[in-house]
Amino acid sequence: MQIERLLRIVDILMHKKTCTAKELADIFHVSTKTIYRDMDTLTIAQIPIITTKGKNGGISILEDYKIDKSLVTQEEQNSLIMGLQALKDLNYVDIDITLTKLKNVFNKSYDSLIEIDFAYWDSHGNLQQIFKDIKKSLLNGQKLKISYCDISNNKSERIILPLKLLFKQKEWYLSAFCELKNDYRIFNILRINNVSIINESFVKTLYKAPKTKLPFTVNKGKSEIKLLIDKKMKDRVYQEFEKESITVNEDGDYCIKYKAVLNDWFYSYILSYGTNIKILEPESLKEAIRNKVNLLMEHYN
DNA sequence: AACTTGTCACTCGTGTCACC
DNA sequence: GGTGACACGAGTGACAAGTT
Repeated sequence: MQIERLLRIVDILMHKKTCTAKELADIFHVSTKTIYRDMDTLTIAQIPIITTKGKNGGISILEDYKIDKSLVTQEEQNSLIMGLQALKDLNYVDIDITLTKLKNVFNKSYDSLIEIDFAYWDSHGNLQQIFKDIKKSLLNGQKLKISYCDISNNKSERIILPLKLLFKQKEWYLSAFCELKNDYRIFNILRINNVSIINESFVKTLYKAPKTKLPFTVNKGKSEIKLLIDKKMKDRVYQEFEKESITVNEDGDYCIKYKAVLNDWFYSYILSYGTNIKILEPESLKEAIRNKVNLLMEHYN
């Protein structure tokens, strides 16, 4: 009888800010003295009961207590909420209600702590749409038709069964089963030029992509690059390159050593630094940029 | 004034044990 | 198995004191 009352008191205090002993006594048809004795018992049981004397006083439970000490640790609460938040960002159906409930139970607000957007900061409308379609097909288990351009610049039309989005080495990839190759493939999102959802679904559980080993293509076709970047570009340098590939020269300029695929996208990237960059290696990259600049100049002759 | 805290004496219900 | 004595915890009421 006492145990049952104690449990109900804890439950009441968790949902109500403050309750007087008189109110609790009325609920359980016992005297206030009995309620105060119950409070002693709960305190001995390490439930953080707070009593406030005087007008507007009463009995309450420590705000942070809620469920954390008995069932879920602080860290587990954070993981749970953030995991659900990530699912919400993926437009996962019905997650909103669950998320709101848990936030209330844990008495937490994570609204501004994490936001997942799969597109790039300044991505154009087409890329946004590609991500949108990929997300949709992933959730609904629908096939996709894509136009893909591989690292050797070979263009192809493929029907793929999307399985997983991957973020590796600052780039997004899509793990999928490719009907053209009749095998599992990983596609660099930036190389997907066009995408359309096919009204044909598949059972995701029947397809298990092999463990992701990204070096498979990441370094394929890449060349060693050595760049000298003006110190004025500090923000971009630290944002766009791995720390390990940056060396600061005595004059403050940055020497960058890393591997990249020499293609049109990369040439445009180099040109985006304007006169704040010098190519030290390789010679083929210097030559390619010279050609680009010459072509550009022809437009203004 | 409205509330909590602490003490004391008391009743009530329940479990245990010895006895018939 | 039924009964009575006893111990013990839960609950009560009254009161004074302290706090806001």
